[in-house]
Amino acid sequence: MSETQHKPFPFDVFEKEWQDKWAAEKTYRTPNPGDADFDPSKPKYFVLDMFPYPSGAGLHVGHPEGYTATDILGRYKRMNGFNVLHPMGWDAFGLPAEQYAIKTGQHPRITTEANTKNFKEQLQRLGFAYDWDREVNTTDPEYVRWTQWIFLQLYNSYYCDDCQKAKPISELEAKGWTQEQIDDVRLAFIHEAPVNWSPSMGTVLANEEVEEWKAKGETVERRPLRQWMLRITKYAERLIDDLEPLDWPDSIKALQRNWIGKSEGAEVVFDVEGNDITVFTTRPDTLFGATYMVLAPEHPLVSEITTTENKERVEAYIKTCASKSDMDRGLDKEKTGEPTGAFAINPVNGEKIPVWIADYVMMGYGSGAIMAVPAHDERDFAFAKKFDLSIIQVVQPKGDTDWQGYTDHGTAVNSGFLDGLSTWDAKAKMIDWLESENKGSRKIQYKLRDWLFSRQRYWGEPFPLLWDKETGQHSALPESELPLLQPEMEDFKPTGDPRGPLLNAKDWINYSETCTRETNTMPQWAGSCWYYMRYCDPSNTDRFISKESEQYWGGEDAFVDLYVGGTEHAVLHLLYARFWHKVLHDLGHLDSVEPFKKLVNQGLILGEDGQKMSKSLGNVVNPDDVVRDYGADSLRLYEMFMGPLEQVKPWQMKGVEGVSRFLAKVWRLQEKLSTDAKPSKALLKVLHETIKKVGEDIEKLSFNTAISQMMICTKAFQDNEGGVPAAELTTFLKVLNPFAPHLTEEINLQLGHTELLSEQTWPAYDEQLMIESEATIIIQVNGKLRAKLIVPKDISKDELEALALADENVIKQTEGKTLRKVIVIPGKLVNIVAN
RNA sequence: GCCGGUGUGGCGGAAUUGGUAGACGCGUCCGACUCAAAAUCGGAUUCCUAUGGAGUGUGGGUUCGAUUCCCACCGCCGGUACCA
Repeated sequence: MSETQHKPFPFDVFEKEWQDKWAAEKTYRTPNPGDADFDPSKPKYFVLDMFPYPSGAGLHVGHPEGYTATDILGRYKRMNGFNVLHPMGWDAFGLPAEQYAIKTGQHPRITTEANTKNFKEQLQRLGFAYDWDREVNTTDPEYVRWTQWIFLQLYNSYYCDDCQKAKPISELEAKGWTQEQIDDVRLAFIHEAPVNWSPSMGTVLANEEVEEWKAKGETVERRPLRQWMLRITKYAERLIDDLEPLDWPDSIKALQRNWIGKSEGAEVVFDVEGNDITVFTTRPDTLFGATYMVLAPEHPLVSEITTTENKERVEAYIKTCASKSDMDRGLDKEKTGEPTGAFAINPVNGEKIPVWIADYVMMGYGSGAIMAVPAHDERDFAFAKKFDLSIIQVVQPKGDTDWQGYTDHGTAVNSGFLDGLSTWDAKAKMIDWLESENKGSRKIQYKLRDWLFSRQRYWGEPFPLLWDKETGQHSALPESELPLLQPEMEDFKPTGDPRGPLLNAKDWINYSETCTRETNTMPQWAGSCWYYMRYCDPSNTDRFISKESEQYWGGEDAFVDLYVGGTEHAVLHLLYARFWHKVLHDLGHLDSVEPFKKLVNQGLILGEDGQKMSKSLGNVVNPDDVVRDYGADSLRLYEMFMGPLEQVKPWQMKGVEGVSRFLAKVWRLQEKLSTDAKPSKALLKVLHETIKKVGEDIEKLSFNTAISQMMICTKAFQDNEGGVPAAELTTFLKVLNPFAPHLTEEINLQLGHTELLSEQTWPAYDEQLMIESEATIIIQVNGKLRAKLIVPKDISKDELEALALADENVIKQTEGKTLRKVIVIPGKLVNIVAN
């Protein structure tokens, strides 16, 4: 549609007017506990969108999908007497702004501010009922202050294994622990480990970022570096357990469980040339079948146990492995490895078994060492075949399955005291034996690793930490010195030094005679880990959230009532936020144990060609264009009408025209307005059905069916004899208001009402008006539809059966057949079985 | 491989506890209005060898009756992958 063309209703005029009015009058301001206009008798409803990264590209059509859904729900809840918190903010730290700054010399703060301004204008053009007074930006110094404060909470606590919660470090100091001992248990700690270092970008990358940047031509290598880590692994069990009561999609729960990766088994200690090497196994019942042992190439004892004859080859092998990332290791399934020349003693039978190193064993999982049971493990089997190692059966499969490479449960054989036991019992018995002999113990192992929390970037929160030049000891910056902002710098290009670009800010680094500052910065996740809480009390200068606000908005078990966003955050963001929330809970800063009670993932919107929208495919739909041509209400309505919120669905511009046509019909209802128009019974019936269905559908987030019902209702208005009755139209406008706020307010105003629709109560429906005196009964013969009867609603079963059997079509169909059975469901159907 | 999701007209999608398959919208076709067109309004629209028959990915099962419940497959989408 071109701009010169006739617009079916003047959205281009009134949408802007209403947006300006809402902004000027702060229509959607949400009062906080303590405010003069706060009403504590109202229940709260906190509905949250995943806040966007304000990229230079601006809003895409995926953003308004979730935002419209939460907006409709929020508006609906408000009309139903809830105190609704529906805020918006900016996840504004991030690599793109920094990369752009490096290229153009423009400071990332400038770029970020411009992008944020643009995003906000775009969102405001869509008429969302956000309380903009609560806007939050992760790069604001006042926000950074509390992100850093939370980091210090982690830094200053440890995980108490006995009470299963985080506790302050001060308790350990009181007990006389040494600095070194304390540093070993902090929830934020220093760790030297091989990480993904990108020389071309000058930063460390998370595992999941590696492929993405490599594809863009950046180089990435493995390199051992000293990094800040967060001890999320201590929370593994709770992160799994507390998932259970949450109202989240099963798929997301499964994804998180999978990511945490809990396995139950045992640790077994092997004697290797006088050293104790511990392995983890989920199958202690197969210990008699362990014919060799494998260490990860990075295992610390490799050099010690390797014999002189094998040294050269082993070292060469370690070198090749070091150059491969975990990802590359996975790609090459062909088994490789080298014997160390050393032997281990199998504790259960005293057998001498060879010790190998191979890259199919990872240092990062378990103890970096395994006992190999080639008969009953796929990988060990392949390895043993390739290197001609012995294979001993210790499990007898069920049925006549071949035991070689059989990995399932069965019966223990060739296993001494386990013989004849089921795998289940054999596991238990072996663990008992190991524990009694002091050669191992029951063990639960997780895939989850500690969180690599430091980045070598400029545009992120600096760590509020100091290093003593003399002792090399780190310590926390006093809280009074927060926020610690990055210094103004002209040049923050990567230096090649893994300490990051802040190293060049010489004055800034030098904190005092004796101390220098930490130069690493936090990852983008930091700000998004707790933003939902800041919305509740965005300008508090004493605390990240006041106790009062937390208790009103935060709820008892979980903080946010509904969280809507994309699946891309299914694991990391949601897991990290849950972790921080639990730490803050443990330390007594929060009542609730979980951040998000209900989670909904909106489905991706594809291009018209059914493919993912991308610049290169030229199938990107710009929401600004849609708003210009059809109006914000049409965009909102279309995105909700496309299909179920959670589903992946393709864009269809014709579909936008369809909903736009619907809104135009609603607009034209006022032309048919008539003071003496009376609503027909049919109109009243549909109207009340609509009130009921739309309300229920909004609660279920089933917006497409709600809209379809409103289309039916509009038709009923058009068909009402004598014109459109004003009172009923006003009721309908209230129902449509959460979906199309501009259009409905405008018509409402034209009807002469001065009160905003959005500030009124959701209409009640009258069941009486929906009841019909007659029912349409389906008449089936052998399950096939043969007739329909319109009968009084309260007709008896016998009468109905008689009527059905008397129907001429039924008689025709049953002619010459014997009547076997007649099923009568009153008010619904009659099925005649005959053959 | 494993985990999760999903499969319904030409298209997006509806369908309560098992009870009219295809609501609503798009597209298409026909008609009204118009000199004409757009817009608007009304009607039709699952398929077929059509007074009937078939039909919700495929094949079975339970049932008077299955898109819905059970079993076994197949396709597509997402996640994950040598995790011991």
